[in-house]
Amino acid sequence: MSEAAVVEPIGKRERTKVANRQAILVAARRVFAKLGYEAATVRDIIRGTELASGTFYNYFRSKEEVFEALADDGARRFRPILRQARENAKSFEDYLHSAFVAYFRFIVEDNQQEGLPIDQRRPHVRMDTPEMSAVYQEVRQSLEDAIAHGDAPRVDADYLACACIGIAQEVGSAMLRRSPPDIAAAADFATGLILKGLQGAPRQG
Amino acid sequence: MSEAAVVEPIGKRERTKVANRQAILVAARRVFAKLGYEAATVRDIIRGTELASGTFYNYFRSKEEVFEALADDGARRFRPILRQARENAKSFEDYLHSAFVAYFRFIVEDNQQEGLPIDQRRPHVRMDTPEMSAVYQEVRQSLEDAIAHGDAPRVDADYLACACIGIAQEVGSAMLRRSPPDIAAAADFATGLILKGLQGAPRQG
Amino acid sequence: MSEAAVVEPIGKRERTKVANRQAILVAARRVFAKLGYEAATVRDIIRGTELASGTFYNYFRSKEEVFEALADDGARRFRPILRQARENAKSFEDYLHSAFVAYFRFIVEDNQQEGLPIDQRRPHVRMDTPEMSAVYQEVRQSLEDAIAHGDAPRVDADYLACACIGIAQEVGSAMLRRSPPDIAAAADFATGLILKGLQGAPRQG
Amino acid sequence: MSEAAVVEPIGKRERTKVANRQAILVAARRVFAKLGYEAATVRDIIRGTELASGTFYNYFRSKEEVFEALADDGARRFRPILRQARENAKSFEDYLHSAFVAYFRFIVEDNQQEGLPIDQRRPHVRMDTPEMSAVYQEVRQSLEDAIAHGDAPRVDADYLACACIGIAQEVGSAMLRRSPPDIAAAADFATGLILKGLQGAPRQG
DNA sequence: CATGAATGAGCATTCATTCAT
DNA sequence: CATGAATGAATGCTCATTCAT
Repeated sequence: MSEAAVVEPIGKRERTKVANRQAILVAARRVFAKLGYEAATVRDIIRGTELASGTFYNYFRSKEEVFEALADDGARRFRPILRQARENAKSFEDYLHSAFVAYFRFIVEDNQQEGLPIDQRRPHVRMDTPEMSAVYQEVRQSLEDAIAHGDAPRVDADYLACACIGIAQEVGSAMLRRSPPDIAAAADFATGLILKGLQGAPRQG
Repeated sequence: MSEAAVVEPIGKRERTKVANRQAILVAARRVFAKLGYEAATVRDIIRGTELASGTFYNYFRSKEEVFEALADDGARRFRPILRQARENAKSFEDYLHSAFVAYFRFIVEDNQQEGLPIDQRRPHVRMDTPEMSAVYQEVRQSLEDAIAHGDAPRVDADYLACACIGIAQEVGSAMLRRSPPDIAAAADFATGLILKGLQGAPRQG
Repeated sequence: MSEAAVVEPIGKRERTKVANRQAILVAARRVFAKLGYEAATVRDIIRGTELASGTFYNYFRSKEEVFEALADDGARRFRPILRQARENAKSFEDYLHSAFVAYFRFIVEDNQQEGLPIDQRRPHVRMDTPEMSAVYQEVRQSLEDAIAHGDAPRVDADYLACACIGIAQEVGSAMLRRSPPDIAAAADFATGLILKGLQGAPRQG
Repeated sequence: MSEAAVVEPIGKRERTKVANRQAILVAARRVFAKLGYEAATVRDIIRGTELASGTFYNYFRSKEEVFEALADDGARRFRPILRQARENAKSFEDYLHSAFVAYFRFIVEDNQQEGLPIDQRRPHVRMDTPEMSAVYQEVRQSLEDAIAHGDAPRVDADYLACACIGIAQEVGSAMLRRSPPDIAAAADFATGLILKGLQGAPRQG
């Protein structure tokens, strides 16, 4: 057994359970990004791996389940970033800005990875990514803290968190359409808008 | 017989043609709302009517085409409302508020129509509805006018219009989740946020 | 009524029964030639006329029935030619030659009419045209006459008639592939082959 | 268990794969013969097997592809026979006769296999079978050789090969209509006709 | 008779999922 | 556990045919 391991250590691309699961997740992320969640099929995902079709079902029961795993993964990667931003932030403004920068950076990176052919003809669809949920949770939490500390007015925290998500998504999309995408400018805009409204949004120049 | 003619002036052919087309559109609207655009199938739509499968293709060539018809329809109903709001508005604030009210009223009505079971298991997807595009166009136009007239600061009109859409969508969704949905409150929140930011958002009470 | 006739004599393209039937037949001939019998649909045929779909069924019960009508028509046009050739012929050779010339002329004309795009990728299919059946009947009759009069050896008339058809079809097809198609040469070849075999086939050169 | 391995040396997977492919081919041959290539549907073919509809697509991508496989198969079986006939032939006449015998034997066998109900209502269609193409190629080659060696007059080789095909098909069909089919007689007729024309065709008796 | 919309059977094809190996 | 062939439900779409007008 140990000899076999020596003879064939990397021969089969590490068909360990962990590796297989990871391979599926990686392929799924790419496929979802390219085709969209609905259009993507389990077959598309396994075609993106070197595994056999049946193997998929040893790890996930359905496309939904991979998506959830992916979402957990995304949130797991994104939430710490957000939380750290909150901890390091000197002010609520500072925090908001950091959060937007983090999110915009995130989608820019995701976009660069994918080939991103994306069918332009079909109606534009947006999906609740796990990152978004993370933003929602974090922003809401921070806001409630800020309100409790008297650092922010007592607004409707749910509505505000939702508004942040909406702004992040739409302004983020618009940013991606420009080249090059200017993360800082977009984050400045979003932060300014939320904090001071139109008056606070940076002048265009 | 002549009375019958008065009661039913439209030839039966014509009548059913219009009615069928309408039935398809209604079913399609419901199906798209329930399953999302991608997941919806032509067969889902016709199942939502009493028509035979082939009949669908006497009216539309594909799912895309129904969607476009729906979009045209939605925009046709919504834009005039928005435009009138702009014309009647005494100020930019007034206009914005009217627009949000109009949109929120719109989605509340749409939501009451549908059975709205909405498949909760699948990831939540949002779609660029035609109403949204209308909002975008109108808001952007109004904003550019306001900037030109010196009534608004010279912000990035594209970003701002996008932000309005994002806010409308997300705050709208959140509002629908509450019962009863309070259109005025949501519109107040959105308008206040955009005009004065957090400071302008109405205090919660 | 007579006045109406004066007012609108050709207004509606002579929607007489005869004209409709003829329109269908004409369209069918074209469609069969372009798409082949199997690939052709009733809808293709009616699309080739100005009639409504239902009208087709006032004249024919199915695609098969149009084809038969077409066949009868073809035979009706072709048989007299053949028969006259037989009556005018000074010898059996003369007759055979005339018959081949008539058939080859026929298919050349038919081919010039059609746009003849004809899908080359799919397996080549030949169909028993009514002309072919006519040839068969006529040739067989003539041959039996010739045998009875002692002008031809007592061969198997069925086989010989079949052979004539086979030769006519295949040499005819080959002739059409050349440009320009040389009817006389093809007829010389076919006649010579049948009468004297290889020795009788015209030398090339 | 070890004995079973001897009895069934092929893994069951492999065995059923080959068997399924074969089953599809067999069914396809029958279906094409019964309905004609165009009229035949993929579903007709799978209905002729015990397989599920989807299984077809594990083996062939389309009806065309089965047909090609069938054609390759037919040609692969038939060409060697023809070639051997050519090599063994003492004369051109001898060769021709052998070729006809081979072809007629072929179609007799094929016909015995099929249930051969053949839908009589639809117009009779003939298809360029792969065997026919093989005949064409072989006959043409042989003829050109014979001409080159001075064993045959310098006729139009293309036309002659076509004529042979036509004769083989039509006389072959006629032969099948008789019972019992007399291969030798049909081959005699065809050979005689081609070599010496009417004079050379065997007298009927 | 002409019309053309409605009908539903039928077709090619894809897909998620199972299961024998 | 991995494999990948088999399965049959489901989908988009076309078509022959009917029938109310």
